Order: sequence, then structure tokens, then C-alpha cells
Amino acid sequence: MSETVDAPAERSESHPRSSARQRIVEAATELFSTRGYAATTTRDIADRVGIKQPSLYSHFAVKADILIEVELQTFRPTVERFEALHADKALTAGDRLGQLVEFDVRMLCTGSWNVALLGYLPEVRREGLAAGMAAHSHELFLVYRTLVGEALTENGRTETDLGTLTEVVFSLVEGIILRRVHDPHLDADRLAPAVRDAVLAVVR
Amino acid sequence: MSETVDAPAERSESHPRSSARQRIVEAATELFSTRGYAATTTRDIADRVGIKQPSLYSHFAVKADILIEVELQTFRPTVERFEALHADKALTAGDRLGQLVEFDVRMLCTGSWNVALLGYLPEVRREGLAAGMAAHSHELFLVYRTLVGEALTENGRTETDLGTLTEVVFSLVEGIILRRVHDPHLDADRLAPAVRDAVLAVVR
DNA sequence: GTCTATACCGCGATAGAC
DNA sequence: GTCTATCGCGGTATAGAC
Repeated sequence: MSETVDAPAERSESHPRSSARQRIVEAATELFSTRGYAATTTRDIADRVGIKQPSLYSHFAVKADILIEVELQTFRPTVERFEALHADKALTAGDRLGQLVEFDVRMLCTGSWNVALLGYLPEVRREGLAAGMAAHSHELFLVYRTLVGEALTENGRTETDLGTLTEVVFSLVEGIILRRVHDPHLDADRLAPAVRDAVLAVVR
Repeated sequence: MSETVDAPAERSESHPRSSARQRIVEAATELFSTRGYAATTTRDIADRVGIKQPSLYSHFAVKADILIEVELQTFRPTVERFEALHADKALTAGDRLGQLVEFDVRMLCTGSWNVALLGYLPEVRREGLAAGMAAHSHELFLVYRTLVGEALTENGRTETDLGTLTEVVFSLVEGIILRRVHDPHLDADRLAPAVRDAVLAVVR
């Protein structure tokens, strides 16, 4: 569960001299995202890395462990960033909500692949492999609910059902994941402000 | 491609005396939605229907054809309904947009299973099996764009990027599909008006 | 740690009797 | 149209040499 990370800071950018384990994780990230988990074979991954299929098992005991590591490396940095944005009390709640939305949409638009979709794949959820992503998503939902609540009171709205409105805001942001399925090359600079403005209009 | 439907009107409700073919489609709808297409085996489907696996091939030539039929039966009625709502010129554009959103959210919330997710599964898209759903989605997008455009002029807004705003509205509605993955029992009566109000706030 | 060889299983689909 | 039997393939994972 808790894993020590000893790298200085800039590690996840994929050095040219990455370890074999790291290259496996990166190949799997692409393949799982574009083909799905069940439809990606261990041979696909090994081919992409340039090793033979059984060599994967020197680094991971079972296929599912590769997916777990993909999750960890994908969502760890974003969670940290969310916490920082959430805590910056120098801004109004509306500004913090807006910044969070913009950051979130940019993450969903600009990652190399549409990794966020992974947590919604039925085979991933059914095999209980989405625990990390579900936890991340739930934590993020709580942050959104806090900010939406603060923004509402800031705007003098006390009548609204906070839970439902947070669901709507969350739906608006996460919907970007599905948009990206239709168009893999979303323009973050165009969409992020538009979604931010939409969220702020909803809580106003 | 074009298939004659000779049933009177009420056929898709699954009679107790359904044909074997129809029971296959209904079992597959549930299994594909909850386990994914690749992860659902033809034996799974046959077991659910109460026949042996090879008997499926008396009704469908290949597994993919079952998915195609699931798509057809799922999306045909909704498209017809969309057309009707879109064409009702007795209402203002805002009202028509609101009604369309409410209807759409209710469809996404209340179907027996989260079928809409099917069109976003990587393995379905990669094998070119999402054509029907993609066409449905594109057609729906055009309807939304028209209504969003009319609502904007109705509200005196001419400055806005119509394409981007339509993407935002669409994202808001489709995001419900992902919400339902987290919570399969969404309350349509609570969410549909909330999403409608959010959309109307965004175009105001 | 990577390789070759292979075990073992479950998949989609076919053949042919009834 | 459904059954039993089975084929051929490709999946994950292991064994053991190097």
C-alpha cells in the first residue's frame, strides 16, 4: 500500500535510460488506454518494450500488477496538485473552484493518452482493479463539494442541494473524458476556460 | 443494414414469450454493459439465456453481430424521440433545449443498464463496432448545437463560440454516464432537472 | 534478468446427429 | 434450432538453461 519513492523530483518524465520496469509501465499505459485492459495482451506490452512476453514476469507477478502501477504513477501527482490548489486560502472560493476546474480539464485533455477512462472500464472495475482510481475520484469529489459549497455561500445561494449540484459540476468536468474518446486531440486552451466559465455560471 | 421491423409498436419491452434471438439480445445487453464486450464470453450469454454456447450461432453469425443488434435496439427509439422534441416549434429554444436535456438525462439514468457506456469502450471502438452509436452521438450533437445556438440568440448572446459551448453542454450531459458508473442507481427525478438548470445557466 | 520451450486453459466458431 | 463433440487459436503464466 505505502511505497517509498526515493527519486529526487523529476522522475516520471521517462528518461531515455529508464529501467525495463519503467518502460513496461509506460507501454502498458498507452496500450491499456487505447485498447482496454482485457483486450491488451502481455505480448502486446512486451513487443512494445522490445522484450519477450515471459520476461515481463521478472518485474510483475501478474498482469493486474502492471495496471496497479499504471494507476499509481498516473494519479499520484494530480492528487498532490489538487491538495495544493484546495488549500490556497488567499483566493476566493470561486477563484479556487475555477482554478481547480481549469487544472482538472487540462489534465484530462493533455495527458499523452486518455488514461482517466481506465477507471471506468467495466473489466477493470469488476476485477477490483480500480480501487486506487476510485479513491482518487472520491477524494476529488470531496474537494469539489467543499469548493462548490463555499462558492454558493459566497454568491448568497443557500437554497441549493449541495450534493446534487456537486454531482452536476463533477459530471461537467468528467464528461471531458468522453469528449476525448470522440476527439483524442482536444484543445485544452480552448476547453479549460470554457468549462471553468460554465462551472462558475452554474454556481452563480 | 436496413432491417424490416414488423412488430406493431410495443415490442422492445421483452415479452415473457420472447423469441430466443430476443432473449439473447437482452442477456447480451446486460452482460456487455456490466462486464464489457471483450470480457463477456459467448458462454456467459448462452448460460444466461439457458441454451448451450454453440446454439447462439443459429441466430448470429459472429459475436460482433450480437453487439450490433444491441446497439440497434437501444438507440433506435431514443433517436426518434430526439427528432420529435427538436421539431416542436411551439416552444422557445430554451424550453426545447431544457426538455431535450431532461429527456436525455432520464434516458441515461433509468435504462436497465448503463448501455451508453458501451460506445466508449476501447475494444468496441477499435473493432469498428461503435459506428451505430457514433452516428447516433453525432446526430445528437448537431441537434444540441442547433438548440444551443438558438437559445444563445434568444438570450442576446452573439459573442460566444458555438462549437465550444456545445461541447461543454454535451460534456455536461454525457458526464452522467460516468456518474452512473460510480453509482448505478442515480435518481433521475433529482438529476434531470438539476442538469437542465445547469445547461440553461450556461447558455444564459 | 532475459531467453526458449511449453503447460494449461478458455475463447470463438464449426461439424454433424437429432 | 438445439444439442454434443471438437477444432484451432491465442491467452496468462511457469520451468529451466544461460
